Amino acid sequence: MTGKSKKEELAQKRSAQILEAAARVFALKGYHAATTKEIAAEANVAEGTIYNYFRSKRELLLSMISDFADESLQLAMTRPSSKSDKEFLTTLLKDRFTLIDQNMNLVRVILREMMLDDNLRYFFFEQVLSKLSSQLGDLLKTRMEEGVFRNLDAVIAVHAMMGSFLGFILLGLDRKRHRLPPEELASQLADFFLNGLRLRSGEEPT
Amino acid sequence: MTGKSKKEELAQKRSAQILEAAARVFALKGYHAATTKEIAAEANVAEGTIYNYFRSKRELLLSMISDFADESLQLAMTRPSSKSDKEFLTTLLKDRFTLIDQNMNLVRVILREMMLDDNLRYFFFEQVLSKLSSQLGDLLKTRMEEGVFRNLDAVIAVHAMMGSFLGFILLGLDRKRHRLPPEELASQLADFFLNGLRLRSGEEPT
Amino acid sequence: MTGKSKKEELAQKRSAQILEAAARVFALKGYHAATTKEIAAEANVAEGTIYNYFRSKRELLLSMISDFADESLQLAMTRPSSKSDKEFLTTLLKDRFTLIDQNMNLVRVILREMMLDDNLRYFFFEQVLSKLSSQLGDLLKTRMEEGVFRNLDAVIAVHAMMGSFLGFILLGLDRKRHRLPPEELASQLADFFLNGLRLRSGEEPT
Amino acid sequence: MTGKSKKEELAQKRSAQILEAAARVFALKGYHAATTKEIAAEANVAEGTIYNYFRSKRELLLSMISDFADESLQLAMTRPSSKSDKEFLTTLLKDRFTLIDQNMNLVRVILREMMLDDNLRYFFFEQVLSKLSSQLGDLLKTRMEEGVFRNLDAVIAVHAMMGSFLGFILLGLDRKRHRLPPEELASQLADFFLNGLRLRSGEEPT
DNA sequence: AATGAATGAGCTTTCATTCAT
DNA sequence: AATGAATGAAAGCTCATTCAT
Repeated sequence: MTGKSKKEELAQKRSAQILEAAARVFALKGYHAATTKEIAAEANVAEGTIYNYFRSKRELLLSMISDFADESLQLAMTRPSSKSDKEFLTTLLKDRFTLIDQNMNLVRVILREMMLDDNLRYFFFEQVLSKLSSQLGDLLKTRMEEGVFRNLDAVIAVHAMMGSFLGFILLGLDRKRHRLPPEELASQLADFFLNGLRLRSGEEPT
Repeated sequence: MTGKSKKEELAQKRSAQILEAAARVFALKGYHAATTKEIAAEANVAEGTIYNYFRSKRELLLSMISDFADESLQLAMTRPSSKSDKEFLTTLLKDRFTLIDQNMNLVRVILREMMLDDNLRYFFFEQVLSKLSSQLGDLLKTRMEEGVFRNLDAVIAVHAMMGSFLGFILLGLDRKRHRLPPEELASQLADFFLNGLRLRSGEEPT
Repeated sequence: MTGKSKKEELAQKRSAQILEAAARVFALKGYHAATTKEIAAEANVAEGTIYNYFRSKRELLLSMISDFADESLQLAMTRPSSKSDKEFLTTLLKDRFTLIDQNMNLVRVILREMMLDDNLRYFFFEQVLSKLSSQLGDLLKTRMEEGVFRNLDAVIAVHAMMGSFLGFILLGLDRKRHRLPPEELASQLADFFLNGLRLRSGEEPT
Repeated sequence: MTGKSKKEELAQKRSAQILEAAARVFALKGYHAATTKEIAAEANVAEGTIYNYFRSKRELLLSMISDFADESLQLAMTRPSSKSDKEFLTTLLKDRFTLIDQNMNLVRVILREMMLDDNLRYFFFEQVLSKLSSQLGDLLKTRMEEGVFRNLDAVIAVHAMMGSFLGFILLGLDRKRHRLPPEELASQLADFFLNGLRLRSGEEPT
């Protein structure tokens, strides 16, 4: 049923090997500055071999992004079972931050190219971020209807949260910059989004 | 008394003319893909003329960024007189969003190159964003001490707000994407940050 | 046993093919005025191919010179077995003139660039000419000690001979200019150096 | 009678000012690498001004060389009154070496360009060196006929002396390289040419 | 299937020369 | 007469891609 012939397996392996090498080089130098020569060397493969598996240098990038999108979507499927809002939000954010953390190099590249390529940006926003967006949106809608959340402009609220998320990724681009562990970050962010800055009446200042 | 000679004026004009053309081409294609030939054509100038005013293509970019940073810093000087927190935050954000809006092409370019160039990113974060960051931080610290704001992790809160800000810029990259007017956006964001998502006791749901 | 693979042989051949083409173009136009486009055309190769074998146009020149220096040094090893002074000197000069003659194009280029590039001139004087210089110096010293040669300023004498040698190369730069065969030239020069202009007492005027 | 108007004088002065600046820059960088911008700066003149006095950068060089040739020819007119051969030769060489010494920068440039430009080389050999050559040739011929000099191949002997002369110029190219004063050099060379290396019978070894 | 030598379009940059002021 | 801003041709070099082996 699976039916992967040995050849196909080998091809898969070779393809992954090249893709990983490309990711490393892209991350280090950026898409434009990376050369196929370097990628080939990093993959321990001849330059021509790349073109047996990918039509062009650009396809190398697109293939990487596509793979990442798939992984991201898979994550979206397993939406957290809604316990408390705090837990829900925390888990949602934590999972994303973890995914990002584990694919930081790739994310670097994607972010860079997203800025340039309209199609790529559209793809990323719609295919990857929209799932997060809609999950946040659903939460907001439900809770507003239940009278638990204030009646805010949902679009703005979602974008603020998404943006905050994106911003943290941007700020985390530097390897050196101190970054919090995903769980901690997610928890604090969830609290911030839910409760805002202002002290609530009847709440302890500290 | 300031004594700008005609020549100096002309040089200034030419320089600006080239810089603006470069910004347009960079915005459209990105720094790397933009060619000096295109920039020259866009500026209605010979290719060589560019090099009478800028040492290299790279300097063209750096000059653009430096100008923007100056403008941004000037903005930072005129910090809003603190009336209510809401007004303070709204004004702070509105001014930034307006500046960004008016320099969208440039911001596009800067964001792109920031991803690639460590120095550029450092420069942008430290020179441009850190002012916003410290102003937000000051507000938080003061209000927390006064017992008006909750005792949050200030770093996370500031980064969340900054990130949200950055995120909105990213989301606004597309010309087509519907974007709210800066004042509206700033006001709603300020409210969101201050009050969070949850309904406050004694508050009307709607 | 030496084990030159086919690939290595081919690379060697290509390298030589490009080098020879470059020598021809350099000789005709000079290093500066020669273009990589021309060299490529002369070598029946694409322009990019040059850069698969040499890092830069400059390296093309340096490689040529280095090869010539090697050949020249090999010649220096086989110093003539000292029979009579006349024979010694004649052979010494003849071998050099022959080497020069066979590499006239290259010598043209080297002489030209030597004038401009201090490093190159130093290299040529020290690596190539100093061997000739020291061999002449040794001869002088020995013979002066034996009382066969007059007690001249050895430095001046050597430089006069070396200079004369260089001068003949310069004078021979033109293809059209009538040039004597190396043996003849060497023999007459040796005689001139040994005996000077003046008739010796007891010598026949003719 | 001379009738130099003030304007002509000024033009002459300006022309010389540019020429001298050009000589300095050419000497330092070589003809090719020297830029008109540099020359203009060195002459305290605008770039365009150069072209009011010289048709092209090349003409700047040719004009310099022509001036030098004139000076050289003037020298040739005042041939030394023939006392002894030694004195004659010494004076001849000394005058040339002095001229060269005083125009070393220019000579550097001429030598460089001579290598590249056939016309220039022809011009230099025929117009400048041929006078020296013919004067040496005349001496040889006369003395051979008188039976004072050996019956050598005059062409070779002259070329050897000329070449030696050229060689000393080449060797003197480096500013750092130790160079003898012209009188000393001329005297020793004259002795070398006249008497050769070999001790003459009845001569003291020392 | 893997190779890597060969390709050549296209890049940034330089600089002698022109010409309106 | 003097200027120097503007020009644009042409240079060296890079690198994604092809294809014969």
